[in-house]
Amino acid sequence: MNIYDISEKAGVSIATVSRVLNGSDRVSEKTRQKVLAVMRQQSYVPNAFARGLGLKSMKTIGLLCPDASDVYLAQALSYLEREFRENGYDCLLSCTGKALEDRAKGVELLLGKHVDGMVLMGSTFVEEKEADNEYLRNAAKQVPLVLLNASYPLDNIYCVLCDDMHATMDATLFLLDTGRKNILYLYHNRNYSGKKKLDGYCEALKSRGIPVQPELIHNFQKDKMSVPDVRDYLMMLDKQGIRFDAVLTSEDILGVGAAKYARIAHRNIPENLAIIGYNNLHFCLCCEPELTSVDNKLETLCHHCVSTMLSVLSGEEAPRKMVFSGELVKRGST
Amino acid sequence: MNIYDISEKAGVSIATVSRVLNGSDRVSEKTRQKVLAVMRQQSYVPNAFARGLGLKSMKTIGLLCPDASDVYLAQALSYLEREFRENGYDCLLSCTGKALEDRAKGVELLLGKHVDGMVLMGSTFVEEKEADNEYLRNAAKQVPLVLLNASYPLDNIYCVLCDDMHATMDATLFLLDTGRKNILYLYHNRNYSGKKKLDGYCEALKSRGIPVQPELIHNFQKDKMSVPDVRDYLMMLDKQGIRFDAVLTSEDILGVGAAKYARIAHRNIPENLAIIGYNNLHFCLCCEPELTSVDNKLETLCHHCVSTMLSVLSGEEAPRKMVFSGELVKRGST
DNA sequence: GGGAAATGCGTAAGCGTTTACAAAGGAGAT
DNA sequence: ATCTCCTTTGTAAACGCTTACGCATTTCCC
Repeated sequence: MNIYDISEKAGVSIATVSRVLNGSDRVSEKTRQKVLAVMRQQSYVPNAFARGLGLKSMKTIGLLCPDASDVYLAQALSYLEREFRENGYDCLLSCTGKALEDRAKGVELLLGKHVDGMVLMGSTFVEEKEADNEYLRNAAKQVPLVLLNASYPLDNIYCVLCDDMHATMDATLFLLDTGRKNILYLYHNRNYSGKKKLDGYCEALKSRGIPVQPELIHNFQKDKMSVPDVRDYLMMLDKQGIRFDAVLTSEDILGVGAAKYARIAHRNIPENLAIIGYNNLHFCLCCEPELTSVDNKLETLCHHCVSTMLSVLSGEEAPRKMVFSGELVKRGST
Repeated sequence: MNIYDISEKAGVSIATVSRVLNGSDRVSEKTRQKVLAVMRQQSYVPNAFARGLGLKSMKTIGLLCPDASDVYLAQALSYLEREFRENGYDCLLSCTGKALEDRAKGVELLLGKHVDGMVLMGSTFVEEKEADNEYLRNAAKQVPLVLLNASYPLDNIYCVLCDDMHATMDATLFLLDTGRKNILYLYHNRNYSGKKKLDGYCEALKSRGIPVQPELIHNFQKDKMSVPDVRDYLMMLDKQGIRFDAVLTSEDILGVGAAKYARIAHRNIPENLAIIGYNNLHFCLCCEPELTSVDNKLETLCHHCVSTMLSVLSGEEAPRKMVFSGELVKRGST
């Protein structure tokens, strides 16, 4: 069932059918209705490949997501998809996985599908070694790229991010101001924003003349973070004799794990142990007491990813980098 | 940068380039290397549309997801994507939204993109009114469909689901067996599995000769479930004088909301109020006490969605319907 | 060394659309 | 009736790839 079948049954040429398909106004109302009727009756679906070959734009945005089962990223994905759709763009998702080559492959795959632009979700996409970013530079040559939560200085790459460094700094200072002395910093990713957060923690300590103690900085290395694993990890640190009166984390779920640790270690929250999460997801409200967390304004960030992309695609000027402030949402855990 | 450019620079014909692209063995090793070198050097990406036109299969599966920000569905999405990718298939995601027409549009969109098959995630896809399922029947004519968590009897539609009815029945019976008299049933979706769960609740009561009390069955209607909203909803029921000593829910997050309600209503869990969630997500472990929940074996279900799809696509016979048992995971909330 | 089979490669015909260009038809002005 | 102009429609050439078919070259076996 292709355009020829329809044109034949409707008694017109394929050009006319195509025009109806694309909403051209160079078709008489009568013809349009006739063609539409045939299409409906035959439940005709135009072939997207053939269209893609002819059209310059397929009104499609590629979404790169290192891990859709990550609640934060899934949320972002949902925001982006919805807003792009509301603006007439379809989204192509590629859940690449985190390994460099997987991401590079994901980007290429989307390029081959002729997306009009791509949003790279999560700072995983910017590598430490400049040589490893070649895939980014390549992609940027072909379509505009928007980086969510990461920064990379290049034409045709637009960055929308939260100032994770200062947000983490504020959270650390808040803990210090409320009398905490030994703040354990527990983080997961070593990516762009992961580093910024760690910087914020260190800067805050330095600004108060407190030495950074390496034994208080821990990278939870497991690929999947589960509450019991995090709990056990902290229990282990405790048994090793590492002393801390606060836990600052780079992800809410790490904070939840810390709360669980507190319970089995018989430490009261917040009197005996303060906890701060990051991202301000549902998790925070599940805990008892509820978790203080840094809200990094995901919805705002996503909104500006979309609007930036739309601006660039319509030829307008757009800021190459937009930075928003995070906000410390104080709850019972501090 | 297309296949002609590459063929020219490599000094071969486009047919040879194409053969290299498709891994044909009718190319000498020397030529292959030369072509590959040029491709790499030019960072050539074949045009997927043109390929799609020529090829019969693009090795692509369409994933339909009513809402990617739903933790359960996002998890499913991630499982499916990973396993399809491991088997050489790309995934196209369409987050349709829940409205019938949006879903129908999503299905058509994917059909037009010539997916080899589609997985419809979440029982939202089967409508009550048979007439409204026409889009399903249409799609099934063109490609194999796999329904996750729903059942629809039709050739070329394969169903993989958990026996939510009996799982809910078991949960209800467990509550009754531990002495609960008035079990509030709180649910969210009125879709296929939503109904099955409700049936399970009612059946359990009937099997013990206990009358079903309509005032104990509540549909939390808000599109987005947030912990505070659920908490307030239960508080409202409480104020209306509705008495219950257990809350059985169709989603974990409803259970979390119930736990929050218990706290502000000064009801002890589980002595004064038992709570059971559904899906056994991370949330359950965040609560204090931890939430008893029905594990509906999502990973298993997803695995069989993929293997069913792969079987069908390779022409093998596959069961039209696979039903797995849920499992009640007992924790501190009961 | 001759013929058959295998190998390596090129030519050209699709695949189902879009769209520039041309043509046809009708309305209005003269 | 003729001419112009506008609207509506059709024709045919892309778009970038796959692949059947055919030709040339090499390999193999008696």
